Amino acid sequence: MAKKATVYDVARRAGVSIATVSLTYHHPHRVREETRQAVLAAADALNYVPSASARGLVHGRTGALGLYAYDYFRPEMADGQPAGRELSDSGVAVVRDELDEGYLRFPLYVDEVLRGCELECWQRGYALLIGGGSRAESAKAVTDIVGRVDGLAVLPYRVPEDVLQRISQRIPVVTLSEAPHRDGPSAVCVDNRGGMQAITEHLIIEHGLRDLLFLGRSDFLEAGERFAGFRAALRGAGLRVPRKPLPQLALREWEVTGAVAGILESGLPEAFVCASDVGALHLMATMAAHGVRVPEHVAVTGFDGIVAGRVARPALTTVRQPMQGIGRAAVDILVERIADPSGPPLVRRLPVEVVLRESCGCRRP
Amino acid sequence: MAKKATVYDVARRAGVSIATVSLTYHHPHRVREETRQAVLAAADALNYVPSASARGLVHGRTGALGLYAYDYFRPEMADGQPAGRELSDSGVAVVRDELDEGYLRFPLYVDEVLRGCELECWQRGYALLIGGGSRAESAKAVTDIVGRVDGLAVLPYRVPEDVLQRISQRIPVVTLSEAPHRDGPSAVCVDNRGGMQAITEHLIIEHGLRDLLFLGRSDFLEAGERFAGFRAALRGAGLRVPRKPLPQLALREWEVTGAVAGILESGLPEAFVCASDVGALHLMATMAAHGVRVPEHVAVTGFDGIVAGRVARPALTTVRQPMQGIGRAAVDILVERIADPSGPPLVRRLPVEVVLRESCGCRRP
DNA sequence: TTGAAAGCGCTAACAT
DNA sequence: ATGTTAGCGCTTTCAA
Repeated sequence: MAKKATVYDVARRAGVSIATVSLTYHHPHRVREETRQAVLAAADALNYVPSASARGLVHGRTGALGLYAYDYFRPEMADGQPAGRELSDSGVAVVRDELDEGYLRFPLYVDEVLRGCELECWQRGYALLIGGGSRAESAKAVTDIVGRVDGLAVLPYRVPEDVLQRISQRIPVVTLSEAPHRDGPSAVCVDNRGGMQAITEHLIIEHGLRDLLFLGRSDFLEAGERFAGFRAALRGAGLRVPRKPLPQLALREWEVTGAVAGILESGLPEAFVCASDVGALHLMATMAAHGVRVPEHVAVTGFDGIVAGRVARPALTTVRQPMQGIGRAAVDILVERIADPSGPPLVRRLPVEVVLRESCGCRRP
Repeated sequence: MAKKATVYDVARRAGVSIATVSLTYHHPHRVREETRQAVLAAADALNYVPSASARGLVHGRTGALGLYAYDYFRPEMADGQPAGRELSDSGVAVVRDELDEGYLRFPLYVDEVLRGCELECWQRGYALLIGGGSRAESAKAVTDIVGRVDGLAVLPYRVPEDVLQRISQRIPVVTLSEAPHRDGPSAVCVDNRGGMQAITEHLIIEHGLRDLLFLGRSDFLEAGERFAGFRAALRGAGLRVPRKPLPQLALREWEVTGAVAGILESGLPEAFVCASDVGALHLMATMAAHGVRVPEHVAVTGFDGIVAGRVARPALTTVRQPMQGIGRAAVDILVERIADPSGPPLVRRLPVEVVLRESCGCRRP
């Protein structure tokens, strides 16, 4: 690895001053064609790449945006191939794949949000820095990132309120899919309530169902909005409106098994309206194992629009969040606030879409 | 947005010199407890976050690693929610979801490789910079990144040879899932040949199949290795060994429809051995539309181990690449080469695993 | 234990 | 059209 060439090296080789080198890149027209060629040639020969650190120092901006993620997937989900393990010549292992819950979580919506951030960043000429760490050490990890970027997008509930508050004093911050806080930073969120209401109404009106059960949490903001949408739909149809989601089911999404078993015995509703796709998919898997068929015996709907729901059989009817759009909007907001740091927090609520597939009874496989 | 506090601000407020501020963070023990507290308090009050640019400039290292990706998913795949579009009060759209090929591509393996890079980076104390752009403008985009990172991982075929060559002169570079080049940079790849041979042998030996068709490309390195594995298995079983994959099928993976239709008429083989999961899933979808059942009428296998294959019905028997492991290994190599930049290129070939699911006939849904 | 000062690589204002 | 020079914020000798 040759020592990194700097402007000084390029200048010397081209027989000019460092200012001319800089000009050559940033104001080509202000430099004589001949000189320009010489500089470019020298740079090329030396493999010159300008240092982003130096540039950033001068401009007071790094040219990068940050996304704070991680911890969404537990470390145990690592696929068991530690970095160093090499191929043993002995051959190829053959394993029988038991379907665990992992597949429900992996290609989760973060990936698509991330993609949206990437695309928008690159389009805007920013680099994207992904940072993370456990929630516990997030203060430290987040600080590290903050020093490297001009703006930061934060996935839901990754960073404690107070830390968020602090950093948003220093650089623009936008929270994703998290209900906006009064006096909080900018935010991108979606129409949770409207989406849930619409999908519930679909079940009631199009499928004529009346005995609906809401499955999932309602104890944090997004989930609360969704449950509110469910209730609004029931109310609108003159049905009995529950105050809470089925209590036994208000567990962590992937732990509903036992509760569902109970329901299977005590009698099914006409439909399970789930607060998330992950929950819905898990529910369907559990019911399939008990011989309950969807949508023949009971309808099921989800919320989010993750890919797994689309590939599942029956394909999951759900409310799709514009995940890439969320990512793009976040970057959009950051760029705007970077341009005008003194402006007010920006809140963007994006529309959702009811996606009709098989699990509600709309089509058969 | 308050102006960003610097060491100078902190020093002034704490009544010490900037050197002491720096010491406080990097060599706490060399500073009197009392002074330390004062500095920390000042920093806290001022919301001080050290500038990574300045630090990077001093150390000649940025503390970030880069991953050059993008363009894997065509821009058209954006979900149609441009950044700016806000919620119209009119309500929630309801759409019927037609199964297109998009779902096959999205949560592709890049995401999991990316996750591997993330985890390993964070564990090693590096930030991860994701950069990208179309292959056409990759020289420019890649240069931008190179100036920002201490090492760069490059996804297959994203960057032209010569550009790769140039940047690897400046910082450590590792290519992913790309067959290592003589004199090329470091590389992480997998046992394509062995994996394909093993899965083919499974079909031959366990399921007693003899009429196998290889479906997919063989015209770039990875694909060539896979096809070689297929041939080796046939040869080992004393079966007729084709010189090429079925020619009509050697198209871009998601364009096999027409060719398959032809096969459906002219008679099915006992098994389709596909060069990729995406190809296999598309094949299965196409056949399902024609009433051909898997694995009853014909067995199908894939290669890669993407999540969609696991959720699909029938679940896809495949060769799983250790995708997270690939990402981790890449970072591992970079870190090693950063520590010793003059060392030789490192090549790591990771093992794969045959994953038995339903599409080969091993289990019934 | 603390401070003064040099310098990392670059940009941009100012001089020539 | 090109060169000189002063920082950008930080780390790190070297002195005190």
